[in-house]
Amino acid sequence: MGISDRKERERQELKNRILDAARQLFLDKGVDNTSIRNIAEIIEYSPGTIYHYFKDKNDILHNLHSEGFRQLRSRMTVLEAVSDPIEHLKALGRVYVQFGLENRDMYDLMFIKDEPMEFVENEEEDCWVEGSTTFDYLKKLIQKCMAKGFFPDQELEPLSFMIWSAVHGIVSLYIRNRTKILSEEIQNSIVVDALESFNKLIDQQK
Amino acid sequence: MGISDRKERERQELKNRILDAARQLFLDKGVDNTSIRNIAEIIEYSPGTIYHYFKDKNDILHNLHSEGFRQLRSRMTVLEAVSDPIEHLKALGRVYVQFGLENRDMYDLMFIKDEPMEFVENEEEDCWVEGSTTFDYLKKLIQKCMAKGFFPDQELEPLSFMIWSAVHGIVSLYIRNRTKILSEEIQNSIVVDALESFNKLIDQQK
DNA sequence: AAATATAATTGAACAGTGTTTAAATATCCA
DNA sequence: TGGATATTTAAACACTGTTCAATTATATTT
Repeated sequence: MGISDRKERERQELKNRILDAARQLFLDKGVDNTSIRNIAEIIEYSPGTIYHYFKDKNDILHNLHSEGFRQLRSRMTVLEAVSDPIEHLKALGRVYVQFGLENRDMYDLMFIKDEPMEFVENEEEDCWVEGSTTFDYLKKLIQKCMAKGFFPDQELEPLSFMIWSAVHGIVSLYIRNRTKILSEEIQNSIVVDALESFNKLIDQQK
Repeated sequence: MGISDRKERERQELKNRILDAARQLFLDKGVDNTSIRNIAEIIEYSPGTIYHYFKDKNDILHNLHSEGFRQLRSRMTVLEAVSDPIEHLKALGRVYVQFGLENRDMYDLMFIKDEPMEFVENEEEDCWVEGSTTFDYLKKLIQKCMAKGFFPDQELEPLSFMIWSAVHGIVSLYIRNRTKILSEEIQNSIVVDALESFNKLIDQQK
């Protein structure tokens, strides 16, 4: 059936146009200032049409959030050349932080905003694949570090979550404007400096 | 002038009633589901009245956020009995995490939500007093730890921000539902376990 | 006590939000 | 060409934060 093939293709095309419009809008106005009507205007369809391609707004935001994870993961895989696991781990933190600094809104959507998680919750499976995959990657790396004698007397799962938390904490306090406690000069470099401070902690863990 | 005294008192009273209503509403429906009209209904005034007592909604949320800081600080000061600075620091983390677990919405308002910071930004001074005071407290404590030989080769400011970040990261990933990556059994204890994992890191820093 | 000035309160309006749905239009197949 | 199917739309619903002219209440002065 060539016709239904084409129809499916056209469907996917419009779906992508909606996502493109959404991405474009929320990159230059922010997620909170992007409405369904705004998106509809760009793709030159009525607002109602969007609901035939996405369940709701959270569905759209969840799609963009997944896109962010693909971007992040492609940055992460570059580091696979680093053979020493502990150097790998420290570099991973730098890549993660860099991603957050360069893509504030995307990071916000991926790790802070409620909407994508609300969408996940309403799915039948109710599991956060993007997060799980990325976290598993981190866990395996930390396991390698432990195998080399790092992090004695630690349990893999809490340790991994803690390391993720530490780096996320730095980025999220920055993104959500809690670095106002610092003088302006320091504010600009605090994210990177705090990460290096954490990396120093790690160096002492053998 | 007794009359203007009484008027000022009445003004303050209504201001408090507005805050009480707001607190009540957002504690059992969440901040995002609390509208000015909801608050107005509880205090039995029209929505417009609220704007004669608060600049805008952010003003109200900022007031509640300050209240949260008073609560947190009163929990923190209890620990002043702990004489060993490193034990003090570890206990402070526990108190902080406990506060977050027991007051999710309040923590969210204090350290994650944009609104209170947006209010601070529009103030003439543009400084986050609540955050600064609390951070200074942490910094002084960490300075004592350093004086005892802990955290060698670290700089006070980035180190302090990093330690705050680590603990905040744990709580905020939990509050914003990013612990879905873990099995349900682990989810319940991960926050406390991750904190203890971080405390183990600290123990190695001498 | 009456008139005026000040303060407090209101209701309606504005411009937006996400979402649903009945009706209209377009496309496809027999 | 007629009927089934899919797509698109406009309008409506029930909200949101905020502003503002008009009203009501209180206080001060004549």
